[in-house]
Amino acid sequence: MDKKVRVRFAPSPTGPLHIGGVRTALYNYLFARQHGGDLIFRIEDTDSTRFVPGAEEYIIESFKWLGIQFDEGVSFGGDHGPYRQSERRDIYKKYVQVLLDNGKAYIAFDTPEELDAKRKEVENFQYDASTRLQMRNSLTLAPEEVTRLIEEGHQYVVRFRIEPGRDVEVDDLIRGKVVINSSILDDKVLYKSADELPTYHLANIVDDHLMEVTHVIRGEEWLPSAPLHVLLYEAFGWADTMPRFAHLPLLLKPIGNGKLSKRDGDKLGFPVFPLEWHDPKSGEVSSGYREKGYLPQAVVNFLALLGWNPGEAHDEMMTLEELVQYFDLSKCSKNGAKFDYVKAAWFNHQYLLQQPDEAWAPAYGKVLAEQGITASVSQMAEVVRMMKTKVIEYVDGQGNKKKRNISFASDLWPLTKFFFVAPEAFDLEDKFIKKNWKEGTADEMTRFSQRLAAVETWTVEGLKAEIDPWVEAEQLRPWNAWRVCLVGAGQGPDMYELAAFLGKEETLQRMKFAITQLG
RNA sequence: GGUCCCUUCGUCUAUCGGUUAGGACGAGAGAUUUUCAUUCUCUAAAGAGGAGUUCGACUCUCCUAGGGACUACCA
Repeated sequence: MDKKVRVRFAPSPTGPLHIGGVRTALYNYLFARQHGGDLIFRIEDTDSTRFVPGAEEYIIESFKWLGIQFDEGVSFGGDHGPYRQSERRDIYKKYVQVLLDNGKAYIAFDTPEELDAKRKEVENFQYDASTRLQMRNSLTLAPEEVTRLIEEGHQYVVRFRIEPGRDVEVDDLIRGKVVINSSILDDKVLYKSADELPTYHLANIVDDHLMEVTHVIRGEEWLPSAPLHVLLYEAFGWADTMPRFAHLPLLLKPIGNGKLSKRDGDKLGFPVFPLEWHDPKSGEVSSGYREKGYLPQAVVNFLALLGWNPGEAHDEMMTLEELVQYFDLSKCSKNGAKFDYVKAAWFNHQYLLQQPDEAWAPAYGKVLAEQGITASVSQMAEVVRMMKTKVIEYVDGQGNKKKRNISFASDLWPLTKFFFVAPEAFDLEDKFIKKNWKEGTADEMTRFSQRLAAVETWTVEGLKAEIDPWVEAEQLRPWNAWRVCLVGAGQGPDMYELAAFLGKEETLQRMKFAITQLG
């Protein structure tokens, strides 16, 4: 019979959640949902020195925003707690003792300073079977001496006693069989007396076992220590219930070599964190996807496709539900994925277009407010309707001018300013103005404005019904010049729509102003 | 340095021994257009290199090269 699938996402609260961590969590979520299993949220805070206040709350809020729901864990409840490792001291102590008792681990008194000195002295020094008998530990010291040192309050660590010369197999769901010889592993520190806490490796294995985790889905950076974890399961006698492993490929820099870092985001102008983060120590602010104007569905969709894709089963636009349906761990790619932030923007564009126009109002309203403009929701929805398919210019990482679709509500401002603010001056060097404002244009516009003044129903339909025949009869092509008057540049929506939005009075006023300015 | 992982268009990827090597982002061209666009259509663009195995290799094996990760009393 199959055990219920249980997976976990276990970050350490040392800062904001990196976007790569978000993807790891997402894959865990998809896997859990797909198998009707549980997703556990565990906090791995065994390094008291690296604790950052607010990080845990940040992580929880991030997942809330993204729509990734946990079934149990810190802040979610559950009967396998506590889920914060710093609250599980007694549990770890007990299991460390088990290893000590069955000879799989030993106590070592070498201080960090002594080890540093040793590493300087001996090149490639490793604390393992070949060296441990030269060190100060319970293997070399008399039992009374060990007891005495502990009683005198000397700090010590517990090390895992690794037997050399054995090929350790890890059966990875993504990579297949990975074999590492135990001789290259060092006697890892499992527990430190200084803060009475275990290190990652011990806590991880004990918790995964006690929490009945069935699948460990994590980043590739853990692959080298996976054999160590296998050995630990064996040492505890838990080999038969050991979880299956799946090591995900890493997220790489968009340009150049190496893994994705915060600096890349700063340089190229995209966030590497889900939410904006204010560092409590340095006061530094790191941008977040949410604040940048990304929709959570877009972030999820984009991230899911970095390292996995549904093949021919489905196109790339997928809701969370569809992702759950099509996701397949065994179809994850093995190689690292460069972070394509341009495609991320494209996804956002797609999801933005899917939204009803009113849904843009909160974000767009904020943008307008920054410019000192207030508009009603219906006005904003109108503008969005007319302008959301436009394109905006931007500067890419290499400093090249490029164009891309409107991907964020904030993109709208430079393109929609004229809806709310009349042109104040006209650039005579502007190609569009030059081309469309010539001798006689002013007279033409004057005539046109007189006709417009007589329009009875100032709506798109009304304008069309009255002006179209008139333009036809007069043999005029007033559109571009009219655009110059109302917009001041060669952009904007259909002229009737613009005029209807501005209203008769504003329209005529702008025309009058343009005529006097341009002559 | 050592160990392990990886290698298909610029990017993300499909292919699970037999295909004109497919799609998406990006790029280019054309059509449409009341400006800029959108949209639509089309185009260019790839199996790192070398040995094998096989009737046949992008797919399996090995070597080389390149990339990545790990190598803490951090996770």
